[in-house]
Amino acid sequence: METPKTYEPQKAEEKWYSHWMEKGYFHSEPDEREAYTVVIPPPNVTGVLHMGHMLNNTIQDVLVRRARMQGKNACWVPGTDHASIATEAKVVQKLRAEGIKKSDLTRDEFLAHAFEWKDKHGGIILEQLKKLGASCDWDRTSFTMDPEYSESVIDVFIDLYKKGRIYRGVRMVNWDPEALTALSDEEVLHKEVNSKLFHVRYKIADSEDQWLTIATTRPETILGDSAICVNPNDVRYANLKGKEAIVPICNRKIPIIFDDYVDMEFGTGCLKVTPAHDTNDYDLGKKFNLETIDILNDNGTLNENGLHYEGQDRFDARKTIEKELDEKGYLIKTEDHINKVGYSERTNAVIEPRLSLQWFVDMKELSAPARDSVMNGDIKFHPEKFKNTYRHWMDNIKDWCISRQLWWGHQIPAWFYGEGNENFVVAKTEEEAIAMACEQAGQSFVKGDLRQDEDVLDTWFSSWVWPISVFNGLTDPENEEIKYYYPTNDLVTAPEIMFFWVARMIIAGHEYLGEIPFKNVYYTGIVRDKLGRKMSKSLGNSPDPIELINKYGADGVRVGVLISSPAGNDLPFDSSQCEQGRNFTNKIWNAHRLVHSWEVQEDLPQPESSKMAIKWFRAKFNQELQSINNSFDKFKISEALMSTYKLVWDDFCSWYLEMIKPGYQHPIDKATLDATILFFEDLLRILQPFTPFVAEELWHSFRDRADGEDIVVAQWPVFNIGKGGAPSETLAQFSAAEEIITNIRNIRKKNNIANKVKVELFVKKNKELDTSFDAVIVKMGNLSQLEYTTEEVENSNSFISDGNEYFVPFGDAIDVEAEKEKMTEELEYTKGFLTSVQRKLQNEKFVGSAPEQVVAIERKKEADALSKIAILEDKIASLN
RNA sequence: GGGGGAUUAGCUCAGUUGGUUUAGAGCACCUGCCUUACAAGCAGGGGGUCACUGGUUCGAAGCCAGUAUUCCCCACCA
Repeated sequence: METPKTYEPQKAEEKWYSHWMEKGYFHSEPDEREAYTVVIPPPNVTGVLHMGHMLNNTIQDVLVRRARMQGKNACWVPGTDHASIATEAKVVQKLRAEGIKKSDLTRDEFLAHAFEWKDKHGGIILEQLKKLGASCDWDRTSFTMDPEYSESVIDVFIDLYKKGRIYRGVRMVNWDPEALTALSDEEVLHKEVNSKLFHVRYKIADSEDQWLTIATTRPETILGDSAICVNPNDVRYANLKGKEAIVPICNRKIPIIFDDYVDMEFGTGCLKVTPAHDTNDYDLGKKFNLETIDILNDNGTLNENGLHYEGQDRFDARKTIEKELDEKGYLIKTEDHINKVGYSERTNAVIEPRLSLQWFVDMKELSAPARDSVMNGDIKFHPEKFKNTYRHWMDNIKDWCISRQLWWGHQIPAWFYGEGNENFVVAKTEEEAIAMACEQAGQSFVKGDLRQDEDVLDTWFSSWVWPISVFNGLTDPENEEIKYYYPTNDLVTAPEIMFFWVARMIIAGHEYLGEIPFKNVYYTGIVRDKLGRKMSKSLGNSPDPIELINKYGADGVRVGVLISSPAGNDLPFDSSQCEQGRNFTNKIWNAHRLVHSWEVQEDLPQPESSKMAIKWFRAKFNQELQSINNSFDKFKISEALMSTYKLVWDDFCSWYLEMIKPGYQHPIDKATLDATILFFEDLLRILQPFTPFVAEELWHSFRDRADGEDIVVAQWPVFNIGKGGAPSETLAQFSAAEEIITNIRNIRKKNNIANKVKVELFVKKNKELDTSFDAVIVKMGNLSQLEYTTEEVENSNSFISDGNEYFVPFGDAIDVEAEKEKMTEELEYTKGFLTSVQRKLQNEKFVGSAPEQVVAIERKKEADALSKIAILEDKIASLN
C-alpha cells in the first residue's frame, strides 16, 4: 500500500491516545524512582477549553512527557475547581431561563440543581485536554468539592480559627450587588470611566444665606452624608469651624469637620462624608465618631434611608436626584470627569463599598515564610521578573476576606446559637458544635438549635491547598503519596493569579507541611489575537481549540502555540502558527517516507560521502541535544522547540538526508541505512514531548516493537558523541564544506545552470585546507569533478572561501563586468572590515589591556582580510 | 500617585559575567525551480545607526544617568 504524501493526524491521535491509556503510561504510583509531580491549575468545572488553557496545558505536557522519558516517575494530577461565584452564576442563570428563581429554592434544592449541572457540564474540559494529548494521570482526577477535599478545606478553616488567624469583623468590603456577595480585593477590577463631577451646595446651618459647595461623583449618596470635611489648612473654610451644614433634600444637620485627608486642590476642597458608602469616608467616620447611614439594599437599590427614592436602582436614583437637586437650586454645575470605578471580575457589576460582617484571614504573619521562600530562591519564578511583583504584594499584604454570600461552595463551619449572630462556635460537625456550644454558653442545646453560617468560603480558600489535598495531605498527613509526591516540581500558570493562587499555595504549604509546594513556577502570557487584543468570548476572537486540532492535528497545534511564547511573554496567536506546526509534522512524515522507500543492498560499500555525513550528523545531534537540554533546564520551552525544529528540518532533512540519499531507484548500503534509522529514532525521542502522536506513529514504523516499547516511555537521548573524533572539528570542517556548496549553488542560480547538470570545480590552494568533506561537496554540488590546481582557471565563475580560490568553469564567456563588480564590492567590504580591525590593533591600550586571546583573534582577522584583499586585487587586475 | 518590566529585521523573539568578522533565528517578503520524500516543498536572496541623548571603557545591543514610547502590578483621591 502506498504511504500517503501527507501526514493524517486523526487516525494516529485516536489510536495512540487510547493505546497509552490502555497501557496505563500516565498512571503513577509511588516507587523507588525520583518523583516528578505537576498539579494542573484546575479549570472551572463548567469551563470549556480556550486558547489560554491550550497554551498552559501544552507546556505542562511537554515538561511531564520529557520528565517521563528521563526515567522519572512522572505524575500530572488533573482536576477541576468548583469556582463558586462563576458556577453559581451559571446555575442561577440556567434556572432563571426555566422560570425558577433562586430565592424560591431552599439551599439543598439549589445545591441539587448545581450538582446536576456539574455532572452534566463538569469535566467537558478534561475530555478536551485528552484531544490535545495531555498525559495526565486521569485516575487521580480531583475536584475541589470532593468529600475528602472538602473535609480538608473545613479542617484548615477550623485550624486557622483555633490559631487565631481567622476572625469575624465588620469591614468595608467590595459588594457585588448582582451576585449579592462580598468579593476579595483581588476580584475587583478597576477601570477608568468617564463620569460626571457634580457640584452641589449645602446651606450652612443657622445662617441667612451662607453656602458651601462640595464635589461628588455620586450624588445619590448625599442622603447618607454624615459630615462635610475640609482641610484644616484651607483658609477658605477656616470660618466654618464649629458650624454645621444642612444636607439638601433630607434637610439633616451634619457637622463640618477638619482633616488633612482632604485634598485642597480637588474639586471645591469640600468633601462630603458618607461613611456607609466609601472606604475613606468610613475611616473618617470612625475617627470623628460619625453616624453611619446606609442608604442601599444589598441589590443596589435604595432603602428607606433613601426617602422617596426608596426602591430605585442606584444608577436611576443618581439621575433623578440630579434633577431634583437642579430644580431646587442645589446643583451649581456638573463637569466631565474621569475616575476609576471597581467592577466585579465575575459579574461585571459596579462594586459597592459596603459595610458588612465577614470572615477574614489575618495574613501578616502567615505570609512571612512564603515571601522568603521566593525571595531566597527556594522557589524559582520563570521569568524571574515576577519576583518583584510578588515581593511588593507580600510586603503590603492585607487581610483576606474569605466569606461569600453564596450557596455553591464549602459552607463555613461556624454555628450560631441564641439570638442574633453574636454567639457562635466553630466545629466540623453539628454534634461537635452542640457540645461546644453547651459548654461555651452553659446551657443545653439539641440538634436543630444551632444555625450554621449561611456563607461559603472563597473558592481560593479551597484551591490554596490543591497541591496538598490532591494527595490527601491534610486528612491523612502520614500517607505515602503526600510524602512521595510533595513538594511538587513545576507549576505552570498565569501571572494574573499570582496573588489569588500561587502566593496562597505557598503560604498554605508552609503552614501545613512546613515546606514549599513546588520548586518552579512558570508564568505563561496572555493569548492575544493578531491585533493584540486579549482573546475573549465577548470579542469572539478566540478560535475554538478543538476545531484547530481537527484542522491542523494536535501536534500541529501544540507546535503552533509553543513556537513563539517565551515564559512570561504574551502569545500573539494566529492560526498560521498552527499551519507552521502542521507543516512541520508533515515534514517529519515525509522524511520517514523517504527513508522507507530505500532498498538495502547488503554488499554495497558505504560511500565516503555517507560516512562523512554520519560523522557530521552525530556531532551535530549531540551539540543540539546539549543546547535543547540547556533550554529545558532554563524553562525556555519555545527555544527548545525551535532548536528541535531546526535540527529536524534543516540539519537532518535538508542536509543529512540529501547527503546520503541514493540516486533514484538505487539501493542504499546497510551501514548508512542503519545509522540513519538510529538518528531518526533519536530525533523522534526529542520530538515526543512536542509532537507525541506523530512521534509514536513513526517510532513503530522502523521496527517491530515489543509490548511496552512505546516512545512515550522510551529514554530521552543521552549526550554521547561516540566514535569519530572531536565533534567541534567535524562541525567546523562541515561548515567550511557547506559554504563551498552554497557558493556553487549560487553560481548555478546566477548562470541558470540546471541542478541536474554536473559542473566542475577547481580549487586553487593558497593555504592548507581540509579535504575530508570533499566527497560531500562533490555530491551536494553535483560535481563531475573536484580538482586541485595551482593556476587560475580562465572563463570561470569564482569565489573565495577561507583564503582559497574556487573556480567553476563555464563554457560560454562569462560576464566580465558583472564578475568585476561583484569582486569590487567584496573588496570594498573587506577593506572596511580590515580598517576596523586595524584601528583596534593600532590602539596600544587595546593591545595592552584586552585578553591575549581577544588580541590573537583580531590578529587572525587582520591576516585573513589582508590575504583576501590580495587575492581579490589580483583577480580584478587579471580581468582587465 | 507608587513600583516593576520592556524597546534589537515587516512580525515574534535569541543574544550567557562587556571582546569569534561590520548583530542571529523562525515566520513573512523577493527570485528561480512541479529536481520521483515533502509545492504543507526545494534552492538562492534582500532586509537592522540594537528607541534617543550623554557618560564609563582600549572596546557597549549589553554597564550608568537622563529622555521618549509602551506594557504590567499596586493604591481610597471625592
